[in-house]
Amino acid sequence: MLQVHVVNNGVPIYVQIRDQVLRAIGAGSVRPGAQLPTMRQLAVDLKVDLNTVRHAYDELEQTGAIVILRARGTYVAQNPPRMDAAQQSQRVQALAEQAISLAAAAGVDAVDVAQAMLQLTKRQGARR
Amino acid sequence: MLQVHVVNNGVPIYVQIRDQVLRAIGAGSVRPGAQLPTMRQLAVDLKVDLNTVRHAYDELEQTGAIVILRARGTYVAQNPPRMDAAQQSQRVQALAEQAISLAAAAGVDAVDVAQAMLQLTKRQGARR
DNA sequence: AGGACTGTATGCATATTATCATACACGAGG
DNA sequence: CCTCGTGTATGATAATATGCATACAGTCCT
Repeated sequence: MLQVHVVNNGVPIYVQIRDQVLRAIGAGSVRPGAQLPTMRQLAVDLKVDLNTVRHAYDELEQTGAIVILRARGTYVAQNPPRMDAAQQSQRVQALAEQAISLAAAAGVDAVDVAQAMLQLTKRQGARR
Repeated sequence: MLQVHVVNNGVPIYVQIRDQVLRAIGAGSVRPGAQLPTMRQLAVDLKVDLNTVRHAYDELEQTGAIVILRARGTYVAQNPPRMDAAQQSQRVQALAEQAISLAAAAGVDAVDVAQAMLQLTKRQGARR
């Protein structure tokens, strides 16, 4: 079950939706082929405009994370764009360094963050 | 050393600055009384408008996190609003989720990123 | 055929975000 | 006094985000 909620933080609503869906997909809590909430449904649930949800979904489709089928609904993409091994590990390294940098900037132990990431992915993976 | 990054994520720049400074203060990586980068300095560093930095600093002052002294600079407040343990772990959680989100956006397994982070920090020595 | 549910599209209004440019005001120190 | 480095302020402009209303168009089911 995809649980999205929005807050008035100054972060644009469509960004909150986009990132939460992205995170759910990346963590495996929604699987490829699974149907996402319809734009209207999500708009009603979040008390948000239809176009705002559309904005989020559009960006998700452009990154290949989801597939939008007219009149049928939106679904998690079957094969999220993958890279070859070299690019993959290079990307992993870059992301790891970026995350460490972010943690340092926040005055947080990167180890704690890494462990929290493992916990999160495990927890969300177990709920499938 | 306060290190602020801004990224073109859809998240407003002033929000990114505000939150990163807030986290740095709450985590104690910048201490009460310490001088923050001047608005102009930060604006130049981030290649961002002076008013944008001001927006971030203004909100920080309104929450009591920093003190702005005209013609003298900006400083971390003596008694900044403190984060309790719950908020602390919430911050770690938020960073972890952000990292997972980044990994998802890159089509990379978050677990791999977490492992890479642990490797990197181990190599650099424990950061606690 | 027709209804119900989907995504798609538009126009209008408003608020927010961000940049650029140009000042003014205050404090410290030479 | 003067200059330099601060924060403060304003106006113009553009892009973005959001909401509201109103449709249109394709798919599925009965």
